Amino acid sequence: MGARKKEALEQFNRDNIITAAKELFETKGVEQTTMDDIAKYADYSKSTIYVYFKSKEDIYNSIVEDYTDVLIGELEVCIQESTDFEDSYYKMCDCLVNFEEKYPKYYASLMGEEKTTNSRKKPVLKDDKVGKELNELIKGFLEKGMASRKIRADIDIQPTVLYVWSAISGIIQVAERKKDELDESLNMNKREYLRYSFRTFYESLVRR
Amino acid sequence: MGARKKEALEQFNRDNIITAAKELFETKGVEQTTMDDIAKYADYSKSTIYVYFKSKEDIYNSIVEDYTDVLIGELEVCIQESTDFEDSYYKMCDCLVNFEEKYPKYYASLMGEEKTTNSRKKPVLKDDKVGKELNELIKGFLEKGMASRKIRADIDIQPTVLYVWSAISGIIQVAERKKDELDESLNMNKREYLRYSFRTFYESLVRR
DNA sequence: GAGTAATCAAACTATAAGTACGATAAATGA
DNA sequence: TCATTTATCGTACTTATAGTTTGATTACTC
Repeated sequence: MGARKKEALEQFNRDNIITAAKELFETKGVEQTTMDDIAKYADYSKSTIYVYFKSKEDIYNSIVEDYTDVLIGELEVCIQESTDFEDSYYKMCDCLVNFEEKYPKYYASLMGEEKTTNSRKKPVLKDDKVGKELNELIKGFLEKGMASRKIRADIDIQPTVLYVWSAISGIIQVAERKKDELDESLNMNKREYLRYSFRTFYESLVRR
Repeated sequence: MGARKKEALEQFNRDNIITAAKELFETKGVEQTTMDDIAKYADYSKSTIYVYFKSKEDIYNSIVEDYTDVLIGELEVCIQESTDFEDSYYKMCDCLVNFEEKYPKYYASLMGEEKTTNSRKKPVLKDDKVGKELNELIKGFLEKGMASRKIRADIDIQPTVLYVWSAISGIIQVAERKKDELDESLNMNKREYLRYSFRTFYESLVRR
């Protein structure tokens, strides 16, 4: 078989396995899904699964990478869709919120939460795509705000990239976890609360 | 045996086990510590461990609760130590940073990160002490800032409690995880970066 | 000293990740 | 065509660890 076809076939198999695992992870949860489950559902023998992936964690990480690409794509749209800095800001926030709601587990992972190391093996370290591409993305976004003189003059773009990222992801994750308490004690739904938080946070970035 | 003494003895045993587990968790890591390890180190038989705790997770949660109390105590001091709002703010931030550096795992837990559910049993749900006591603490802190007219007039205290909490804990956690990249690409150490972030974040709260 | 409660040691169960290995089937290539 | 290689399969095995069971032992109480 030509190296060309062979590689395509390998990719096809990997994709199959990932697709199956994705579905199982989303319906049953990652921990509750066993390698036998994946093998059965993907219609491969367990041994073959281990030909394509080193471990369950390896499969999981591949999925996270996939979703990372999706998220980055969506965020890019938010930024390009509008020329107004403030508008882009809220669009990006909404985009992250939607993503978190759809894939809370993956969101947490690509935000850098501790890996699921159920494995007996050493963890598979993935090169931090998020840290690179996303960095550039947010940096571009902030530069736009700088150029349009929306952003405070004393803001230093480089550290602010991480600052914005970490604060917003913290806000989103906690909002999700505490949404019930939010409802009960503040009678404010999650969306309202997030709107308020994003608006307040925006004030730390812009001139007044 | 009197109920009085009996209860004290039970508490004594629980404490012993917790102390041993704490040490092991901190040196070997939580996942790497087995129940047999704990039993051996605490000098009880495994069966007895299970008399006092339902599961490994139960032990872990008890420890988290302990540390929660410690953290709350420390934060209280920060607030009472100074009458100045800004000063209190930075003291609290430092306090959280120190705590995170000492006990990253516990910090993540009491910040609400997903539980370590290695167990086959249903997770032990702990009543969210953090969510109550800490809430009150931060609320008091914000009220101080409100009273001294430091805080922006359009700030609504209730949701701001959660806002401040979640943003700051996000910032701290990401700073820890990305501290190497911080050093390399921004040549800024973690402390400097955090200082910058806390200062910037402060601007979202106060009048200018 | 009989009865009760706490503790123990050790074997056992269950579950799941990852491995080993021989069998089978399918593509390749002389 | 037939031999060789390659992918896949299935099954059984290994290992690790949480949690359970049991029956013995110790110690405390009345």
